[in-house]
Formats: sequence, structure tokens, C-alpha cells
Amino acid sequence: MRTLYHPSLQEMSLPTVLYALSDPIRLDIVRRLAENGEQSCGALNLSGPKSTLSHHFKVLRESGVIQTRIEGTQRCISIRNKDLNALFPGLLDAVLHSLDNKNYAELKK
Amino acid sequence: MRTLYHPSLQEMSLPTVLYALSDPIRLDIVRRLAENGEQSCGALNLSGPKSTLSHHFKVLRESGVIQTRIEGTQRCISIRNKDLNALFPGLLDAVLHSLDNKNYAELKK
DNA sequence: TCTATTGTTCGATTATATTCGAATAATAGA
DNA sequence: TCTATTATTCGAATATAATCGAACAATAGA
Repeated sequence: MRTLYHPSLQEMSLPTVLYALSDPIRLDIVRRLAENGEQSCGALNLSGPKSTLSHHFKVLRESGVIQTRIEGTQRCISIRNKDLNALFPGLLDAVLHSLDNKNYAELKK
Repeated sequence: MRTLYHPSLQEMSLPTVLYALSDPIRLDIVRRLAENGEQSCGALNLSGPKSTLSHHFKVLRESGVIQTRIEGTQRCISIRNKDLNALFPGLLDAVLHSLDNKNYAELKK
């Protein structure tokens, strides 16, 4: 828990990023971060067991989609916009716009 | 084998499409289809066991990424461009451009 | 120092995916 | 009808991922 792994640009890959984004809960996290900017994990106000959410934060972080900044007892997470756009231009925007474009009832349960 | 399932627009979802695209082999298939248009499975000239490749074709098809047209003993597959762009505007282009943008050595083995 | 807060990590269970040989299906052509 | 071609499906083995309670870690504040 001391240090949290973040991949370098070289370590990031498209399949891994797409995989991280292929889960409704994780998409929901990314959408909230895109709307409201950096937030602590708790501030996202997600439902479900903490350990499950922590797992999803980890998948997103280790794929390079988000970064985690430690501040006291909190973990402030945000989207790695710059890095994502450098490697995969337009991808994140397309994903976020698609979320607006379509109904994802499974995200709202 | 008589009929091959294709999801309707309503049945397609972003997580499922992203998942289908999150595999190097499947990304390779999509890239080849984007470059050369509709082709029979065999014409793609992919390496590896047929049953494995057939599995990947199925994942792509059942997610809505590709469509399969039966012609004799062959299966002609192509990207569902129109449907993908209607539901997830810009997503496929971003994925394809990302493939050009970055090196994916793991695709070339 | 004690306690509350905020998350992570561990470990076990369950679920889902991947892989690929063998069998099968459908068709074309001789 | 027989055979080759093309690809899917089956089934079993292996691998990977999701879930979540319980234990743990780190810090803030009283």
C-alpha cells in the first residue's frame, strides 16, 4: 500500500486499456471522473463493497487509464488524459461520447 | 452452423464491444478488415489453429463488431462500420488510428 | 495514544474466457 | 457419389477475472 504502480507510456497497450474500459462499473468510474475531475475514491459515491471497487480502481490504474495521488488517508484519482491522448488520440473522447449517446441501464442499478 | 447470430443495434453495448476489441488477435483481425475490406476468414491468412480463430471471429461477431456473410463454404466477414459509427461515433476510427500510432509487437509474432 | 476514516490487500470462491484437437456441417467440383 | 475445401461446434483442460468478507495499513484528529 506504500506505493501504487502506474505504467509508463511504454508499458501501456491498447488491448489492456480497452479491457480496462470494457466493464460497466469501470466505465461508470471513468465517466464520473471525466465529468467532475479529480476526486477521492469515496467522493465518487459508488455503491458496492469497498474491496470490489478497489479492485476496479486497480485495473484502471494498472492499465494507465487513471492515476492515483495519495493525500492523507485518501486516494485522489483522475484520468490520465494527456497520456491517453498521446497514445490513443480520440479514444477516450469517443468512449465518453458513446456513453452519452446510448443508454446503459446496467450502469444505473 | 446453419445461422450465425448477429446482435441488433439494441443488443449491442459499449462494454461488450470494448471487450471484443481488447484482444491482440481480434484487433489484428479488425485492422486487416479495415485495410482490405470484406474477406473470407481464410483470406486473412492468420496463423494459429482454426478453432481458436473461429472463436475470435465469434466474439467479434456476437459483440457486433463484424458481420459474417455465408458464401458457399466460405464465411465473408467485414466490419459493421455503419452500425458501430451510429452507436459509438469515432470509436472504431480511434482504435484503428491508435494501432497505427503505436507499435504492437505482440501482434506480429 | 486511541479512535475514526479511507482504502488496500489477502484469500477463497465462483464465474468467465482462452485454447485447441477432434468431430461435424455445408458446399463445390470432379 | 466421393473428395477436397472451408469453417464451425464440441468438449475438456487451463488460465484469467470478478466478487467480497476479513484483516491490515496509513494518516488525521481528539
